[in-house]
Amino acid sequence: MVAVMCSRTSSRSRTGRPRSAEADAAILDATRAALVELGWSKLTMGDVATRAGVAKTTLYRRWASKNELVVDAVAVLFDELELPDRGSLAADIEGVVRQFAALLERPEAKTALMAVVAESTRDEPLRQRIRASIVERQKRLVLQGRRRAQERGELPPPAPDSGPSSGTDDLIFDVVAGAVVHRALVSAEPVDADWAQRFTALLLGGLAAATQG
Amino acid sequence: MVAVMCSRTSSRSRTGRPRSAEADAAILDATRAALVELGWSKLTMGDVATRAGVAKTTLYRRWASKNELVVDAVAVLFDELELPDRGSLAADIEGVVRQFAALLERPEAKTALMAVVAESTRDEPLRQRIRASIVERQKRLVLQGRRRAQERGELPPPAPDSGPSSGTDDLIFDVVAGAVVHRALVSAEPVDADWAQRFTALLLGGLAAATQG
DNA sequence: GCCTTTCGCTACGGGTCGTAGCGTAACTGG
DNA sequence: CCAGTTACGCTACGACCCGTAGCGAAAGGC
Repeated sequence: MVAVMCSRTSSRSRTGRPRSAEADAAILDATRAALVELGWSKLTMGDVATRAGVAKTTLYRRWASKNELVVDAVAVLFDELELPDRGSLAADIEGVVRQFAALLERPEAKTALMAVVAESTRDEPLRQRIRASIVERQKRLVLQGRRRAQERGELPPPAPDSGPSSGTDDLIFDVVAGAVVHRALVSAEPVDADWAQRFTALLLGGLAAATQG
Repeated sequence: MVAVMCSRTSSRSRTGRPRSAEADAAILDATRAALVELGWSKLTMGDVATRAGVAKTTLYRRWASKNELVVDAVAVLFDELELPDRGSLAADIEGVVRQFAALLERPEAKTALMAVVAESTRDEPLRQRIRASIVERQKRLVLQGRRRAQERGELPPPAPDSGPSSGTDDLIFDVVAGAVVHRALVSAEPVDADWAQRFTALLLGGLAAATQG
């Protein structure tokens, strides 16, 4: 899922020496370790190769640039994100906020996420890669939470002609993810229980007003 | 205000050749131009110096790193941000959202903002510089809008023992700025009139619920 | 065993970094 | 007007990283 290598499944060669899966894992681990120690700007391809115990050329055979490598290395962190049923929409929102905040406290995620997004403003393929590997993974939580709230009756049922996603889902996603990221990285203040509660109250109030009005 | 050089006003030397103010302006202009053409990652100090018509050493005499230079170059863009009285809290919010979005459409702001924030996660002095030059400038709009809404009676008056800023102001700020940035840079979809209206409705609903509940 | 592909390794030209050193220009105080 | 001080443009430099090429060896499929 994470590695976007199409070697095995697609029409790639079935003969010759196969690529080492251990090398992949070692490289991604080394990338995260280097991000923790050095941060984005001082991370070099040669250093990652040395840490992973592979040759620099091996690295370039799989990832064309530092950007793509770091996206793949950080994407696995987002696999941890889940949305256990906490019984109410409020609890679900608060849970996902705190979970996302905990992820952003990890130095490798902190330094890498903003950097690759910055790069993606001038690199459309990279933006697609980020969207597929990271953003869509988060967005699913919003859809899941909304569906669950509708089953509970906390939100009105979906319009019959609406697809699986809607503009409102996009709005909620940008508000939740954006607010948490901004709080954690720009304001650089903790996303603690108090903040999560107040944010959830604000968002729930907005949702209630929207469904009633 | 933008340039944080303490040469003139403070206890800096009053003798010797003064620093060229024209050079400052030329360097910051060249930095923005280079950001537009090259983006953050391909911007080099030598290139900026050549564009500005100054020596590279002159650049290093004033800014220790690319990070600080870019922060100062981009900070002036935020001087444009204003909050004209549009008659209602809803219109004020919608206005500031669209104004901030217009700023983020400029390629030099787009590529630079996320990059310096990413760097600031491992560089506390840089974070302070960003806060002073950029973040505080935005936050003032929130305080001003809140005060104006209270004068209109759209929001309850401030508690007598509260200072000029509160935790709620911080929350609103993170929600507004975070949502707009996330929409524009991560989701990479336009912050058009429709989105601004829907976002404003959501936020206003949350505020109303908070003041009533 | 033969073919294909990956691997580790070395080496390379090209580019950027940040600094040092020099002579010159600009401004100040005596 | 002149000495002192600081900024400036210019050149040169070692250090580092980039991304690639070329090699022989290793690891699989047929």
